Amino acid sequence: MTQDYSHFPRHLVAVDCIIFGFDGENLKILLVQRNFEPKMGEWSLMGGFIGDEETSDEAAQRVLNTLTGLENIYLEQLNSYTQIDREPTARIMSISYYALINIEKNIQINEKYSAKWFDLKDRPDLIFDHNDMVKDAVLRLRRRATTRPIGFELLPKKFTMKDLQNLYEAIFDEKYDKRNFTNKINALDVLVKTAEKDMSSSKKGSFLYTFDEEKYNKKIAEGFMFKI
Amino acid sequence: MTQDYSHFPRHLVAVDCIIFGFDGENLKILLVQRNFEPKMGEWSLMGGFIGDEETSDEAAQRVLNTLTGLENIYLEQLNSYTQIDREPTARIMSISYYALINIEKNIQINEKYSAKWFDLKDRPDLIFDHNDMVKDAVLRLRRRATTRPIGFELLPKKFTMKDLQNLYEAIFDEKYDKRNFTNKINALDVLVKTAEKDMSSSKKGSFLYTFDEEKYNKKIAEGFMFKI
DNA sequence: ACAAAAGTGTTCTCAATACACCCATGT
DNA sequence: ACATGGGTGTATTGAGAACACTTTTGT
Repeated sequence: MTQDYSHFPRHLVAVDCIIFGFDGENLKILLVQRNFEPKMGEWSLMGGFIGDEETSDEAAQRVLNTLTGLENIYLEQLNSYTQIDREPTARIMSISYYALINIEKNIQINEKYSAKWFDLKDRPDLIFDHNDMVKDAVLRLRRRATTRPIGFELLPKKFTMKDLQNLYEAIFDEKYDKRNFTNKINALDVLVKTAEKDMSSSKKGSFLYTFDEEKYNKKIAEGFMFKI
Repeated sequence: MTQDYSHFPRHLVAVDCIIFGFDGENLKILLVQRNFEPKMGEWSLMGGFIGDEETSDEAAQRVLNTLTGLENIYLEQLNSYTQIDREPTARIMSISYYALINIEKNIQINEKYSAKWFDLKDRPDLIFDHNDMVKDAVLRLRRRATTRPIGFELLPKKFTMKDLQNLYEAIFDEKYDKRNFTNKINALDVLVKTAEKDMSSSKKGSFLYTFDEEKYNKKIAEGFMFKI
């Protein structure tokens, strides 16, 4: 006897994306303004329903691509949210994803969605359980940032040590000692110091670094811990 | 205008439970033998579909209760698995949960499901993507075990220091030094040494401990890290 | 000359590790 | 008396944290 699925309940399942960016100073989040009821005009995460022919990962990539035009975004699945009344109009489950994108890439944000970057610490109240999703995503981001130098995805190709420190300070909402930070990063041995300097921030100028992708991937494969 | 959901696809969504136990020596997993096609007779995780009137958490509790008769089991949501062909007969999404249960509680395992405890390290091959689910669950269990003394759920009320060490060795698949382990556990200050001894393992007998639930909860609230 | 940010090393402290002997008891 | 597992403390090492002055250069 083979299972007959016809009378099992079926559900609407969406994905919602927590999109993080970094502007060199603060951690940012990309939010969209609802243009339909309910809660029209309020801010929310970008989301969409999972189709019959796509996985949740694919749906999240599609949703992000629709909004930003970017392909192959760094995405990680977070949690499922299945409260029955989490949306007022229908029972909709949602799988959340967090995305890391480099703000400097010239993103063509689709104007249809009235999207806007907010400082993570100064974001508006969101609809439904999206505030919870963001909180969970920040926790995951912090955890992830101790396992691998997340900066790869959030920083431009070339960046200063200060940028990197600012990023970690923004992620963990803490201040670090400049010397200890530099020492620890250098001990990791995944950065390459270029000959170039960024002259915009000071008279002296500060050296630009890039990630050594090969060393970086090797470290990850070996499983390293990156505690600041 | 309000959203009309009628032509969005709807999906079958299941929960699958990775049920861990501990017998004092080895980490165990409770598996069920399929009694329907496809893959009848093979071993799998216990699972079930999410109904219209329940959250995924509730569905997981229900599934576990059906199998073991236990209520209020320690459960934690893990991941969603949404590969389109993860089951051959229909597109079924699954949200995995891991459960920790104390094997000593006299569990009435529902015979309908031909369930059996296996050594985690010596378990049979599972159907579909259930092997992946178990692997992911073990990783999460390890992570969780560094955040809180998981033993609470997996050990009987009273246990010896050796039991606790065996548990951690089973979870991390490593051996620890007896003195260092004891020192570290005592430093945590969450155990109470009782006057009783377990005489079954040696002539001398070994003291039994219990968790100090109050101190334990206080520590968790303060957010402690428990690295062995 | 001075202001403003960049760059750089050492000391101290504490936690993690390694390690070996005596104890209590049933046989 | 001896065999078996239980129980205990110390010394060493290494990593993380605290900490301040010099350098460069545009104005």
